[in-house]
Amino acid sequence: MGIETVISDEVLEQRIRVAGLKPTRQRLGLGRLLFNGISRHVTADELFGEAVNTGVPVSLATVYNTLRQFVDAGLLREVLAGPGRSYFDTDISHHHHFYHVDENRLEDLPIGVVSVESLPQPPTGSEIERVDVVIRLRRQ
Amino acid sequence: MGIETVISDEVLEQRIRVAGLKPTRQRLGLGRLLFNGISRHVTADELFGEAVNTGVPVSLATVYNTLRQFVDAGLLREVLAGPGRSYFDTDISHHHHFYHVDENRLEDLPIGVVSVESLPQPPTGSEIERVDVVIRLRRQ
DNA sequence: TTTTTAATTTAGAATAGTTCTAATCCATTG
DNA sequence: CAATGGATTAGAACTATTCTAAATTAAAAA
Repeated sequence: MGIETVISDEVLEQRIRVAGLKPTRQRLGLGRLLFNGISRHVTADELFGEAVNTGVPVSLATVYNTLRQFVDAGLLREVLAGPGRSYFDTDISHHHHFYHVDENRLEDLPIGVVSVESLPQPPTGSEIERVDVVIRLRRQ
Repeated sequence: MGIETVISDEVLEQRIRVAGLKPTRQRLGLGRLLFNGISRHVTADELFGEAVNTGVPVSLATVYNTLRQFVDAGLLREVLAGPGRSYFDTDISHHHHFYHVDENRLEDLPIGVVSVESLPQPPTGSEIERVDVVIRLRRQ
């Protein structure tokens, strides 16, 4: 089930360096949790919990800082689904999401399953940053 | 520009009653601000500000309660755009949005401008609550 | 290697948006 | 008009996130 390409320490370090960031213990530890080859959707809190559980020495503030830096560097994508919570998606390819309202959980839609047709011209002076499609699901 | 159908007090009261709510001074006052015939996108805070300015006697807590009740009753639609802020849209017809990231502002897309093709089958046990499309815009 | 420098991390405070609580108020019913 | 139960309120509490200022550490310079 799924190809688990565990990222090597060298590749991870390189990826962080390329982003213009020092490969500190904290960034390496969080990067290892995030980029373990499986596409993931985590909140800052969840990632902090994992870090604590696996002995990555990091504070919650640094988790927030690191997530933001990784997003800015294009290593992660931020997804808004529920109010008041950001999800961070390790799959940065163009795709959309199911959001399970009852479970507060994001799930990828396969690429191409939803296509947004005929994007409108953005108002003058504006450019499209991205298009978010979230299909909200509730238990039947 | 735009058809300003100011809602009559009787219609407003009836609408609130049909939703199973008592037409209190606060609900009538907020309803008058919301359903003034123009399609609006407000946050709780903005609506509270308007209420204060126009002499509607209401607390912030009641603004939140009322917005939630109106959403549950189908009189309003909640739109998630920026993290940590909910917008309430008085236009409950099926349509999507531009979100001006730099201005924290929502704008309607005309109906039909974006069409989501070939909705995927939701996972068993789940049903689609709704499909949100937000086109995020930034200044060029 | 040691020193220096600047980036990074940190605990805890601060903030923003929202919900909760428990007392008071008021619209409706009898 | 009194009783009743829903509605409103101020303020506390809560959640997610950002900020602050001091301490730490990675990288560069010596």
